[in-house]
Amino acid sequence: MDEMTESPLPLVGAERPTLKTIAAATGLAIATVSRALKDAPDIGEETKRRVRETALRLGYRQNRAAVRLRTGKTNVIALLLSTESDVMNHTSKLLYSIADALRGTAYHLVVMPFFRDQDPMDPVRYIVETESADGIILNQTKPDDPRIRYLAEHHIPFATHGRTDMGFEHPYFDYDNETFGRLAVQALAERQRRHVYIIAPPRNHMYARHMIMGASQEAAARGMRFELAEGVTSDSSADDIETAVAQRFSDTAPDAIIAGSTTSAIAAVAGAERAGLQIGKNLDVVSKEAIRLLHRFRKEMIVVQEDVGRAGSFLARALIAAIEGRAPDEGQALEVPQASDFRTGN
Amino acid sequence: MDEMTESPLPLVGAERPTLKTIAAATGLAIATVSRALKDAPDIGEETKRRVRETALRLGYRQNRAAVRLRTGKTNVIALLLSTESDVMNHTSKLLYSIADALRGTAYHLVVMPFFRDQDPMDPVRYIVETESADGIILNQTKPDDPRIRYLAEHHIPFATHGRTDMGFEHPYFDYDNETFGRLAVQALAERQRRHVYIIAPPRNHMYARHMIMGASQEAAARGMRFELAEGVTSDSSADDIETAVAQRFSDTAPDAIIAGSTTSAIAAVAGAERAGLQIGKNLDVVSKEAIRLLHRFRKEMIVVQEDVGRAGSFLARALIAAIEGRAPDEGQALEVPQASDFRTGN
DNA sequence: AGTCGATCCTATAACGTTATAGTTTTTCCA
DNA sequence: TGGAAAAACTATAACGTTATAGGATCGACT
Repeated sequence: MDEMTESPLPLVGAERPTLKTIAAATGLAIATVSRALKDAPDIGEETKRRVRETALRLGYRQNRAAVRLRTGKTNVIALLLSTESDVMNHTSKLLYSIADALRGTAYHLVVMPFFRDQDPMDPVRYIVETESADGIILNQTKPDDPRIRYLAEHHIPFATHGRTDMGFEHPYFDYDNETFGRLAVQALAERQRRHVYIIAPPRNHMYARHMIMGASQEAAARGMRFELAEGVTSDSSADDIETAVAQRFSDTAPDAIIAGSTTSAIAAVAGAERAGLQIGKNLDVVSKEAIRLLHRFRKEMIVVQEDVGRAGSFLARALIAAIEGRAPDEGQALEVPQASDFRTGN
Repeated sequence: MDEMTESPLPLVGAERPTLKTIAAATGLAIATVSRALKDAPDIGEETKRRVRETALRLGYRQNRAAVRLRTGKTNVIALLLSTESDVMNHTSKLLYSIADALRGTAYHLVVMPFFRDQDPMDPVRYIVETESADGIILNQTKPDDPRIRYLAEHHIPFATHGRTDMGFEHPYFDYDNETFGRLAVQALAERQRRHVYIIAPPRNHMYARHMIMGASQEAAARGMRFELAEGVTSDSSADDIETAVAQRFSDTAPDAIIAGSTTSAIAAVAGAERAGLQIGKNLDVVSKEAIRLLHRFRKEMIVVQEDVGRAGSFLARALIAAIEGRAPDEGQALEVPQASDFRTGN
């Protein structure tokens, strides 16, 4: 353990070149070098060429701290991740797609999860107060989301995964959970199911409202029974969901389940099977998922894919456009599922 | 879409206070305020109190860019994430646990995934050349890992998820895959299985070697057949794994499978079942997983849990200790599975 | 009384960059 | 040929912090 503190190999070091180094090497002023590197119009072509060549040769890299101090620009995108959300690769997919979209740009990705015991406002306030990011991506939006109000008030560019309902526009990417709910009920109706049991996300989330609204309206229109799971949401632990479903389904059971995520779907199926039901026989189950998995679990399940990767890269692009004051190609997008996307594994 | 660019709500703004502001408010010199806030021994107690009180009242927050420029300290921990690794919450668990361990410290978490088309050295070189992090956590170590050699040469503190084999010590956290392999074979032997088929990680990874070594030695000691999956690894796509297993098992099939991860296990089981095998009857399957899921998939599976959360917080603590020149409580740790951890869902 | 040593505080420079105003050189035209 | 304008470059200050060397004040010891 001792070798760990001292270094195992010799230092190769050499000082990191700065604008000063290049200025000395080319005989130009520091300011000229700076302007040449950013292709300012009042620098001669030949000079620019020489500066660029020298910079490359010396391995010059901008000192981000100095730029940040001088300009106030951080080149940081903060991703606020809710750790409460039901993940199953949702999180890593989102992360990877944002990081991928950031490749080749000047932006770095700082991840700030917030935890159960934390006020969701904490990371937001921190970023605003310390000016530690140029823009923020946040997920798990609520209809009236104090984080978003705060960001808007402080003119911090942001983009959300999920819509809000607060009377002003902002960049977002959302999955159309209302349509998901409608089409899920429709798929179940086509299989002659009459009583839908839905495990929705926590009610104070925007996407829960959409999903419940879509499903309940469609069920009503078709004269089907609609029942919201009691005591559990799609964010509950798998054990809790399994237990709740097992109990509820040992009674006069519903004949259909809608789940909003991979883990809740698996737990619900386990619960229903424990109560003696069988998918495809006296039960059908609809879920969406971020990775293809559920059909290997039970091929009779009706599953639709949610393209989280598209969400991530869209949000990254929209946010950078907002930061740089450019008009985004599109600032808002909705991923709308089609009836034909709801498939079994057969 | 137009409202999006201009701001929906009025700016509240007020300038951010600096040391200068506090100096003016207290009548002290900027340097004194700076030293008072860091509790330097040559500042009077009463003065310190006054400065702290004023700082709090004005809502002072250090400007990180200035500190970074002046001291060279970034307060950034970079997490290099391999996107090739089989995830299933492995990634998000690791991420969350690191972020959680960083709470209350001065460190931020910058995530840099690297992608298939990228040289794994790229992010490492970038960080070293731009001095953009105080320390680095990396996963997916190789026996002789050029990233680690480079970091050691440049004296950048780092900690790895997984061991290496390069002749010098460094902080790491590793899961003992050799013991996993041994115990997996043992569990299969107890169920009278005689022919083990193993879907290992890509061979150039450290943990693949360990797993294969442990399993093959134990199999040899017990006179069991040992067969390495051909053409697929645990990082292959689920479809590829399922197909490969289905083909191999339609022949004179092995009677046991060892998989290193949730997704590969699910795909392998799907393939074996397609070939007509049945878990618990003429087949047993061992896997490990980062979240409890596989027993809901097939309760007959033999599963052991890998505590990725412990890995993350250990790595964060060890790395910060290294950065700050402190001796870590422990700098290296191995999570060793026990025979009793291998359980079915019954 | 003089000096020494604490104790507490301050002035200054520097980190690397960029914005601004200004200076020199060249070009062009009447 | 004189002068103005355009082109190309430079000097300087500033962003907010910290390290360093140094200054003032006071009590204590000889």
